[in-house]
Amino acid sequence: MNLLRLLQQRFAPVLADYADDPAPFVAMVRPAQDTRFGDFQANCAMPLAKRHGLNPKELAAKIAEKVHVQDLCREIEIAGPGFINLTLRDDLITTEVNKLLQDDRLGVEAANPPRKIVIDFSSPNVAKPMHVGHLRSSVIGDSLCRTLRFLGHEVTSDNHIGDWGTQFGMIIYGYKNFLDKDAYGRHPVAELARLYRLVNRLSDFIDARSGLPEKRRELETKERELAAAPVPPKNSKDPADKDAEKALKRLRSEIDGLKDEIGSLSKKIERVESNAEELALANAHPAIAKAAREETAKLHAGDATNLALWNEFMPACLAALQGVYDRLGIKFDLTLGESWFNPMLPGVVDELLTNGMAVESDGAICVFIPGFKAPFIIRKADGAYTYATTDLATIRYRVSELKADTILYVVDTRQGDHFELLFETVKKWGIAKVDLRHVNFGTVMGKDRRPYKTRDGDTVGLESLLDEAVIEARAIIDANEAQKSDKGEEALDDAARQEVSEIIGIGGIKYADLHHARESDYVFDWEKMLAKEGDTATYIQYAYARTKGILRRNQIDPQTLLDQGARIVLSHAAERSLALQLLKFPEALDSVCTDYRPNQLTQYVFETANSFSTFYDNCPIKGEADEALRHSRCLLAELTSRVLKQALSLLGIQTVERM
RNA sequence: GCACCUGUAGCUCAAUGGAUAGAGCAUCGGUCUUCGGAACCGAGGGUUGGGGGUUCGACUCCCUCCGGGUGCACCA
Repeated sequence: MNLLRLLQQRFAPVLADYADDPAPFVAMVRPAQDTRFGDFQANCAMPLAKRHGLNPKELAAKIAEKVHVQDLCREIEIAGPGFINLTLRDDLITTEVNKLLQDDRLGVEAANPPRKIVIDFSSPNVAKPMHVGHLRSSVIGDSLCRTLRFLGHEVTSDNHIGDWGTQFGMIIYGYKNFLDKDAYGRHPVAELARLYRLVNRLSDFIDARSGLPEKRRELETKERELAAAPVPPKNSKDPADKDAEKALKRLRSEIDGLKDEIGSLSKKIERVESNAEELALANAHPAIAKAAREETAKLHAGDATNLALWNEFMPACLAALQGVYDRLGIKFDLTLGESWFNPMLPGVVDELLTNGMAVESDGAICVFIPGFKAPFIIRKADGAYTYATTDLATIRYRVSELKADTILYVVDTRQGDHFELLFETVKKWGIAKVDLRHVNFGTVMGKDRRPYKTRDGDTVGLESLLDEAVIEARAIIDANEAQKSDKGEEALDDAARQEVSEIIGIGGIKYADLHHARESDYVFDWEKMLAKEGDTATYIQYAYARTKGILRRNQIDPQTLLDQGARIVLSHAAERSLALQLLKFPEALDSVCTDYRPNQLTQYVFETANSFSTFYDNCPIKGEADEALRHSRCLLAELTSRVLKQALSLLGIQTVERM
């Protein structure tokens, strides 16, 4: 039962008298923004009155009179310029919340008709360690996947891994030249990662060393330019002065950019120069970057040796990724990477050439989309295919083989241009009617407001991030256990504490990520993430543990109560608002899906935990003399427990009964 | 230069065109002889970057200026 939808259905026939298409006005029936306006409000009278030249308050009154909600609402009131405020009947809430106790789906109706949705997320490169940048895609994608699936859609999660890219050239080159056999025998993935980083570092070093003088000259030129530039008077209204001001500003920002670039090149040089062994390697392999690219080209051309190496590397690389996903609790239905689509690429290009969509330009094969300056390059001048080609082939596969009607790409917002071109190209191609969505998200920032990096300026490894979260969580739990040792129950043993730490630590990371609106950048802050108070996973997990504790310590089995015919009654405002909050679970899921925003669900979950805590404070069980009321409160706790657990699980966050 | 995103309380962030713009943190002040105080309740704090416009109504839509970010032909 979705209360909001029910009310909207009641308004629909009445509003149909005032508009040919009542849908947008029906949608103006919504949860009340403030409890003093009741439980729901209808805002449709004002625009409709405007349209018909009527008095909005009178129209509101007329609508209120006509709409059949007497069985649902105890009060229907006109307020302000023409708001219709609705307050639900307590007996309705009571009936519905008791139904929820018997409902495995907690009131959430299955989507009808279900859609076939492919969600493309995480998408790391194999053989390169995952880093903090993969976290958002993984966490948001997984949550959307769980939520849409729970709503009854046919969801396929697909990890479009980078398993055919240039990193393999580096690894193969490293393998052929710098392999530590013992290390490879002991831990192949770690050794491959080391080789990747080494080759990357060496070629960066060589590039930096040759490129640095040019950059320095450029900087000098710009600085001279800046020194020579006339400074216009401040706050001048003269357009010429304004232009000069702008030019100065641009020059300054170019100089800053160059300085940053030079700094990072210097760092790359320093890194290798400070290590005699690596410096020797670099000098011995001056053409390493080119050589690595050649190894990639050979692999793509089907070179037997390189292909054999690729086949040798892949299983271990995939297993390593799987290890991270196991820890994050993320499952993929498919892992179809670049290599899998590789054989389809020539066909895609041929087809687009044949149908005239693609043309040759500067040696590259491109699709030009009107309104876009940049071309969509589907084959480079050197004959290699690009990720554009792969993405096209992938869409065709998903549409024709997986029968997808919706494809979601949970990918960094910086790739927006690419997806616009991709989607336009697909539209023009006309292979199928499919809803393509770039579910974009912002960058993870450090406290310095720059992209999150380690102190040395490296990207932060994902696994070390998880480790740190778990260690911090463990410290909190140990401190807490020490404090509450006299509470009567046995203390958690070491194994239990470790398990709880894993759940709290990783839950904290996921929640912090999910509770931000996805498209804004967000600041990664350990303290806030694992804080015990406030809008955090810990607070909610704690509320959940209390729902369990209440039943455990009062030695109550909810099923037994239900079998005995106990039911929820509302005797206190806190009970009413908690019950209503629990009934709003389906609404929360709907609002997640309208724009693929998991933060709508974190908000719901926080409000629910909050509502429960208020109830917990005001409505004791232990001291309550009335047995029926005692039982009712136990059932309310039980129901809260189930809703919290389900909602958290849709966020990919686990719960514990004791913490 | 072009394009896209962004600017909300001291800080981190919310708010499908709706009422007096909300949370959390921080600050200050309350609550406990009862089920887990990792809690609850309350207060202060805002010209939603500036200025125009559309609208009965604007943080939200349009224009413009200012500030911040990102992306722009063969990386993904």
